Amino acid sequence: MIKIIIVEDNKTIRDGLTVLINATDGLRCVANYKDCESMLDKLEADQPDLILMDIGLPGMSGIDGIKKVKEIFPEILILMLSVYEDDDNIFRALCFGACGYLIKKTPPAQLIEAIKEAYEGGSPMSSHIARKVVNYFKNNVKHSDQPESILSEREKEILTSLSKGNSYKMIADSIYISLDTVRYHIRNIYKKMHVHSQSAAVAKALRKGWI
Amino acid sequence: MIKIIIVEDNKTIRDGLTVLINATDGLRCVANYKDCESMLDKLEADQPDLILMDIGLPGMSGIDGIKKVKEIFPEILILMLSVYEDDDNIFRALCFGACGYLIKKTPPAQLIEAIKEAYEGGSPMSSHIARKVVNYFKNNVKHSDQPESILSEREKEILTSLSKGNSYKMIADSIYISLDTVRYHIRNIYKKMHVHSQSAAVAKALRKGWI
DNA sequence: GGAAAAACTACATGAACATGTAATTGACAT
DNA sequence: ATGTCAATTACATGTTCATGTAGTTTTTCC
Repeated sequence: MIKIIIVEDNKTIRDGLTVLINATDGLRCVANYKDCESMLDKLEADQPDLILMDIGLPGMSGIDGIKKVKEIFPEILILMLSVYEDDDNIFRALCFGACGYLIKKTPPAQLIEAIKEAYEGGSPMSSHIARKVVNYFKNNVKHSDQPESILSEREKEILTSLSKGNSYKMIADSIYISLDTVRYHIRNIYKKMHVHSQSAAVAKALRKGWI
Repeated sequence: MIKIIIVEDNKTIRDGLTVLINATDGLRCVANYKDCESMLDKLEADQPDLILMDIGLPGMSGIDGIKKVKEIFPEILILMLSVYEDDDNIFRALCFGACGYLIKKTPPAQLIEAIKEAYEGGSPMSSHIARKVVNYFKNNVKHSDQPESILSEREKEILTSLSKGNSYKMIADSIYISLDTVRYHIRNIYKKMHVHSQSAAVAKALRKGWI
């Protein structure tokens, strides 16, 4: 039995969802709330497995609600239910721990299916939302492929140490080489990366995911 | 009419997919290949809208196939079809431009549905795969929320400039302040960030997404 | 309108850095 | 075996940095 609570300000939708869930074998709506604050008050008593949460709520937003819930009970699954399909809400919800994102016009059968999928370790979302996530993903995740690091292990080691604020002398001592050898490596790093300062080298390497 | 080509080394699966697709209104399999190389040879002639591509292929892998196709015709949609559900293949495929990722046991009806969704701008994938993407996403995308930058605009400006390799003097000249003012700001940056070198400041700020 | 905060300027100094030149060593490949 | 290459060390020099101290000006907010 999957124990579910609903947070949704619209009474009609809230009641509809409650009925839908309770009409389904294996699902049970143990409570529903019209805002995050009252949901949080009762969270410990309710002990839900999953929360169906609206984003646009009076008072605390659904996004902030996710954060609060996850702080207290990180294992509770949260499925967002929203009329919005904008990138910002989707990414924020997922980043803060929502396990799926459904739009409100999702048909009842699919909604039930989504709840079950979430409970079994999936992240239900429409393929349009998935596309947004994938696009964001493509732009923001380091490729770690094509732009293979052109730096040697030694060079990466030294550059990493620099990025932690160590001086040449400290680096030399820490890896048992001379100060001049550190200088030698840094020269080569600069040459390879076409920079002339620590900061530029560290910044470039970090942005490319080399260190 | 969605024009589709199939790249799959197993003849049985290949033929099965071809029949399935051609039996569906609105879809048309214009060609099928048992490896990427022959597919690429004919790609220009075939002019497909979408490619159904296996990952484990003899010769060039499906992942490398995506790269090649996207280099030549970035607008062609690519749906990966794989027995594997490992993170690496999924992420690489999506990063290189696949628009969706299906596992081979996907039932025919859903596969057809997925093709249509992809064509309409979605990214079809199972909710389990979506979960993997979301998890990766959570770990790799900068939150840009809680750890609000403690640096002022001026300080961020200067730190950004430093990360590009500019010296104090160059920064001073570029934003029309004196060298000593640049020093003043950098002092404050160090104090706020608890560091004592440019590199450490740049590295920390980059990692926190402040610059 | 006056206090507080942020931004700016200045001078000083020891430490750290960027870069040129040059020689040695060990590993690996032809 | 011999040459290429990465890693190492060394010395030198002018530049830049990190930080202390100490003022002034501008912005902002009650």
